[in-house]
Formats: sequence, C-alpha cells, structure tokens
Amino acid sequence: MPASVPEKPSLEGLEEKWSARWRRDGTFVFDRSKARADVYSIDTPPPTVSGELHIGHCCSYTHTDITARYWRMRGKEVFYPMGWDDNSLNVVRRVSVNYGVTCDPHLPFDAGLEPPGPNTKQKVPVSRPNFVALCEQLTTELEQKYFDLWTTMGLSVDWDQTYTTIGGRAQRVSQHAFLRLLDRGIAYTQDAPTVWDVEYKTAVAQAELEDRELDGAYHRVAFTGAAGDDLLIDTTRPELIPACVALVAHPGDARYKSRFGETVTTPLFRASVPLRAHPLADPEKGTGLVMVCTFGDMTDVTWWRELDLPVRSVMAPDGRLLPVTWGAPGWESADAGAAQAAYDEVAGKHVKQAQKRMVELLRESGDLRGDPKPIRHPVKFWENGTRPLEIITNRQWFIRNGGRDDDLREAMLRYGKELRWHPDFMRVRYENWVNGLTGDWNISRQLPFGVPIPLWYPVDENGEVDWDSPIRPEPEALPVDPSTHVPPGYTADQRDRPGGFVGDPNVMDTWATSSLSPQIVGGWVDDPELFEKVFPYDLRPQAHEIIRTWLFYTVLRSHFEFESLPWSDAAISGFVYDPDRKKISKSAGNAPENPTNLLAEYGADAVRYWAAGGRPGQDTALDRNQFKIGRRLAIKILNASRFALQFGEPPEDAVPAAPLDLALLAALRTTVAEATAAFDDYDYTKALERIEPFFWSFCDDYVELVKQRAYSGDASALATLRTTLSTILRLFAPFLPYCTEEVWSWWQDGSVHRAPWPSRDELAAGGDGDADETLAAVAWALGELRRAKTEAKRSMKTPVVRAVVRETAERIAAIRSAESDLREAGVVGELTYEESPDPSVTAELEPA
RNA sequence: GGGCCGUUAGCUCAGUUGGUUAGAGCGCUUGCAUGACGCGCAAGAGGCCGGGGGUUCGAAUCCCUCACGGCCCACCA
Repeated sequence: MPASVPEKPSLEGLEEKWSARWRRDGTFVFDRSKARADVYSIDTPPPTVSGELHIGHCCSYTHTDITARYWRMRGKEVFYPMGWDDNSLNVVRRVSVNYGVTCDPHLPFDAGLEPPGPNTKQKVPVSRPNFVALCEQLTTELEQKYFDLWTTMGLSVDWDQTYTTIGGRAQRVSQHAFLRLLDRGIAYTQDAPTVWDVEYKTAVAQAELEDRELDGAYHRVAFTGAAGDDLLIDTTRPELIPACVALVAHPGDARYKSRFGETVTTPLFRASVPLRAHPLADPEKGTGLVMVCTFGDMTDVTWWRELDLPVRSVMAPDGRLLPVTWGAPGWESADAGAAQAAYDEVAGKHVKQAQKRMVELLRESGDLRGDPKPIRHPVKFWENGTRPLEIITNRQWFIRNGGRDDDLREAMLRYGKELRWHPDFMRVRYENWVNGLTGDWNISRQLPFGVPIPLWYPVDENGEVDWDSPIRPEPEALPVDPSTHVPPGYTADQRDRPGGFVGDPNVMDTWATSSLSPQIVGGWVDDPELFEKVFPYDLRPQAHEIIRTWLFYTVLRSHFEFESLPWSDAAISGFVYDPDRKKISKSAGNAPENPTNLLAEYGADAVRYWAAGGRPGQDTALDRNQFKIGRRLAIKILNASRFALQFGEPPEDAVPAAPLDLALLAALRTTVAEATAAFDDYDYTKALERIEPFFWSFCDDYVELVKQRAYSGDASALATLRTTLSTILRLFAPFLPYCTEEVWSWWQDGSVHRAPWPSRDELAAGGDGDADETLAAVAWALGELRRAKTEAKRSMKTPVVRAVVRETAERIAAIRSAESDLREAGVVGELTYEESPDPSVTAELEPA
C-alpha cells in the first residue's frame, strides 16, 4: 500500500486542508492566455452582503460549482467569478446602523470623516461618496464571512475575479453604459405618471411591484348628472374624489349608452367631469360606472392617456394630500368656496386619515349611499416597501425595454427563444413577462444611496433648470457623483445658482447596475482583452423569482451593447423548503438548519451531495437524511479506495483480461457515457444517479468477487481496480471535491479537479462494448448464495458444500466465465449448472 | 382571471420513445464479526403510481376532467 494511504481514513479536516491547498496552488485561477473557444465562463449571481447566507444559497451555488468543476475537467478554462451585491436597501440599513450615519446627498464629501459607530442615538448625516465608502468598508468585512462559507462549501471560484455592485468599477461601468444609451436616445427623461413609494419617496419600476392582499371597502358615492339625477359609482378610494377627472362606463353598457359625453358634477367639490366610454370599464363591477382619478391605479393612467384627460393631482410624494386652491385654473368648481371648505378637511392628511374624513363628509352631505362594503383586495406594493404605492407625476429617467416598442419586444422574445433554459419551462416566465410589459423601464430612484445618474443641468439667469440639456461628464472622469463633483466648464460655487448648474438628484435602480454584471466582472470598460475571452458567457445561474428583473434586464442591456445574448445557457434554481414545506428564508439564520451547523455536523461533501439531488428549477426538501447518506458515501469512497490501493502497483504491462474485469469496465464505460451526456444537458442530478449505483455495485459485488485474485496479486484484477478507482474518483469529483481530492492525493500527482473527465476511450482496454451480462449474472448468483446464508442465519463466510445454478444457457456461460471468482466469493465447494427458464440457485451449506 | 410546475412505498426521489410480477436510498424487520469500511455487510417486509373518465391488445407513462400543493403573471374601480 502506498505510504500515503492512512490506516484509518476520515473526513475530518479535509475542508480546511484542501481549500487552503487549492488556494495556495491557484488550482482554480483563470488562465487568461487561453483562447475563447477553450473558455467556459459563468456570470455568477452576487449574493447580497447585508444578511446571512442560508442553506438555500448553499444549494444553488453548489449546483453552479458542480457545473464549473465538470467543465474544468472537460478541459475548459473556467471563468468562475464571485460578486457581492452591496447596492441595496438592506445594505443601506446595515451601514446606517453599523456606523451611525445617514446618507444626505446635499452634503459635500468629507475626506476625514470619522463615523460615530453603532449604538449612536443621533445618526450623523454624511455625503453620498462618504456613505458609499462606508458601504464598501462594511462589505469588505462581511465578505470575509461569505468567503469562509463559500470556501468551506468548496466552491471552485477564482477569488481574483470578484466584483461588487456599488464599488468604483461597477459605478464606472454603470454610468458609462447609461451615457451610451443616452447618446442613442435609448435612455430618455420624461415627466409622466410614475409608480411611487410614499415611504421611501421614490419611483419604482414595474418589475419591482408585487401584490399584497389588503382590507378595503367599496363606497357607493353619488355624482350628479346633467339633469340633476344621481349617478352612482363604487370606489375604494373616496379620498381621491377631488382628483376625479372623468366617469367611465363600458361603450356597450345600456344604462349609460345614451349619456356618453354628458357633463357630470362631482360630490362635495362640484367639479365638472365628462362621462366617457371605454372598453376597460367592466359592466359587471359595482354600478358599471367608474370614477377616473389622477391617479388611483394603473387603469386610471390608461384612461387618462387614452381619453386625453387633464391631470388634477392631489397626492404629495410623502403620501399626504397636497394643498389645493379650488377655483384656480385646473380646479374649477361650481362652488369653489364649498369645495375649498371640504378639501381643507383632508388637505395635509395621510391617505388613510384623509379617507376616513372624506367618508364622514360624504355621509354628512348625503352623497355616500349605504354603508361601505368591506372587501379584501390585492394592492400594489414595492417589493421593498411597507405602504401601498401611489401614482404621482414627475420627471424620471427611462430605458426602452419593449413595453412601448413592438420591434424591441419582438427582439426580446427572440432572445428568450434562443437562450437555452434549464429547465426549459422557465422560458415561459420570461415570455409572460415580456408580453406583459406596459411601459419602459424607469431606472431613476429618488433614494440617497446608489449609483448616481451622471449628469448635471444648466440653470438659466432666472433660476430655471433646463432639464432637456444635460451636461455630461468627461468619459475619463467616471464614476462621478453630481451631488459633489462639478461638471466640466463650471466651478463649485455655481452649484444651484442662477447661471450655474444643478446635479441630477437621482440614482439608478440597482438593477440598472447589476444587469451589467457580465460587463462589470468581464472588464468591458477597463480590460477589453479579458472581456473578449469571456463574453458572451456560457452560463447564467440564478433564481427564478428574478427572471423579470436580473435576467430580463441583462438580456436587454446585452442587446443594446452587443446585439447578442449575454450567455448561451441559463440555469434557474428552485428554492429549498424545510421539513414543514415552507420556504427557507433569511430569518432561519439561527435555526439548526443554518449552513455552518450543517457543514460542521455532516461535512461539505455531504451537504453538496444533498444539494446535487436538486435538479435545475426544482424545489428541494431540506432533508437531514440526505446529508447522512452523502456523508456515508464520502466515507465509503475513502474506504473503498483504501481497499483498492492496498495491493500495490500492478505490473507495468498489466491489462484487464479476466472476463469479470472486462465486464466491470464495460459497465463503467456505460456509466461514463451516461453521466457525460447528463452533464452536457446540465442535469448533474441524473449524472449522479448513474454514478452512485455503479459505485455501490462495484463495492458490493465486484470487490467481493475479485478479492481473492486481488490478494494473490492477479495483474488483471489490480489493473482493473486502479483503472476503475481513477475513473470513479473523477466521476465523483464535481460532487464530492474533498474526499475525491484526498484519495487522489494518496496515489496521483496534481489535483483531481484538473484531471481530465473520464471518457469511453480511455477505458477501451479489453473491448469497447457496453455493459454485458457477465457482471449482472455473476452478481445475481452471488446474491442467491448470500440469501441462502442469510435465511439460514449463517455468516457470509459459511462454506457452501454443493451449489446448483439453474439458468438459461447464455447466462450459465456468462457465470462460468467468472466461475472461480464466484466460488471464492461464495466459498463454494461443488458447483454445477442446469439449464432452466426459471432461474434459481440451490445451496447446501456446511452444517453449523 | 391567464399560465407554469408538481402529486409514485412512512420519508427523499428515479421511472428513457406506453410493453411481462413498479425501482433506489433512508427508515423499519431479521440476521452476520468476512483480512477496506459496524458511519459496515446480507436478506426481508412495505405502493389500486392524487381521484374520475377515455384511447389501446396493453397506461405511472398518451388525451380529457376534477382535487390538492406550490410558483409566475394580470387593468384588482
């Protein structure tokens, strides 16, 4: 036995030992001298660095790592970076708490800033560049934690290739790309109705909306027709009656057909609004008559646009009702005094209070008919927000996305078809999304933190800002922060002055930067040579819930810049659910299921084994049983390898020759072929499902059958054991990197993870056919002998005095070819055969 | 409201283009100290393949329908 084979192999300590060695040896460092055709590149998702990584992360990142390791062994130079997403609200909160600061873009940069630290009662406002610097500082600290976990998990990431989403490089790429789109008119600014979060006081994009069920009520309210009659509507938003600009009914609705075009008067405010027809009005709902406000929901926006209605806005950015002067232009009323008196009751109030007061007023005036009917209905929220969204009108930046452009939409759908999805059905989600786009992508956010829109605007002598003539930064100045940097041709004291300039106050949607992840990590702006080696990428692994954001936007940006897909394949992971069938979330951070505990208890190979059971797109159960099985498998590999290696080197000229050995290699060839095909189809789970049974059958049947020959130094047996072991280790290496590397080191040079993936060709010694009957037939006969012993409750080494094998002629021939192996393994004395269509074995055991 | 995925032994999952008595591992039961492994080895029990229709000589596999679980999308007054 090689001296390096331990007496008692163990999994303990393998993670530390080998992850350190891989790092030291640069085993996974990307070699950029390789040609593009020899590169396999991955657009790794950057986990957000604000919280804890949970077992779900471990699962999906393992999937990617298994894939990366496979392609590396296939001879590809794998570009496998890691990112940190620090451009998020979660990070803002954490930075704020950790350093005791808030971000105030109006402040100048302070080079000597000393943040007060945690537990500060009064948070200190700091400039945006200072805040970003603190963010990078925190990220650096948290990165270590993430790095440790990923390293223990055995991710074969090249740690020289990392990126963040708020750091200097990301900002430079993000601003550079924005300016390019601005040049081409693909990015544009517009004053328009915007989905608005009143808590954060920022616009948000369609892709970041979600519905939440909320309590509400239908209020039946009377409007007054031209003839002084009642026109009843149902509304859940009575506080928006002052913002009402029309009533709408379905064009075919007999109740209102004759009255389209009529002027109607609103209750309390006595404003004149038209009664109009539009097919989106549903005759089945309420009274069939709807109040159109600017703006209560997205349908209002549609009606407002398509019916060419005026704007009468009452919503302030903070969710309170704006002050309004009734009787002024745009606020005409038949009784301005009464209107003002009513409105003053609600002005300045938050939506909820305003609604309450408005209902009281309507009740007093007699315009509310009956009691409000409570309902539960879906309401739109920003996914990061806690209060319902409003729609207000203001200036925003947009990027075209196909929502208002059929050609672009078609192009985006074509990319969806071209992309190889794993699993394929995830394509449907993408198509649903693209087909459902209702407008362009609003990329501007009115948040203090983020990548700034890199523009300034001139201010004329009257103090008016010319929003349509943005001042651009010099390309080499990027990244810039217009809140502290001064535009070309101006001086700092001209900021916010007549004749001077203003900085664009907005930052970009975080997706506007992360959608450039291939460009950021690949060196699009600052390392074109690298970019040429990795783009378009081979793989985008990601979660299904961000198909509409990250995936879609990345395809969009790639289309604009390169007119190509950013990657050929997308692997969409499912989520992990706990034993109660609930989705594992971050809050489970300290649960027993946290990754650190599980890794300590079962080892990385075991956790990876469990993860490997989750196919792309399929949800995975957190099942400790699978960890246990994975651990046993890893231990078994150590022990089986020890066995196979204990006989020393086979002779130089040894080749597999014995029928049983050839049969084993034939079965192995089949296994290799099937596993390879599965891997090529991104079905690592299926690959494992082929490899694992082969390995167990190798241990339980072949090894038992070959033992005697192995102990006596039979060259064919020894050669077969070594060849098979080498192959098995390489097949398992992507899944179980630690135990396979450990065994590899006992008898091979270099890393198993840089060894070539097994092929049929290298197993061609003694034939190149597929699995034949020999192994199965002999294993069956051995099993029958074992059964006889088990049923007699005797030990497996109990001698069989006489055995009769009844089988078909063909199978008897197969068994005979390995008869001596069978006799040794079964401890059989006299062995005879009978042809029979009804297979059986009779065994006469030595008396106890 | 539209769409997608799933429903196979107690548990976690396989079941290729429909083909003889439906598979694996774990768990369970019963045994076994055999010179790699007792974190081992051997054997055994255990399924009307979610329900109901249909196509077929034959269906877990194809079609229809329903139920349940989960997810995505939606203009939700």
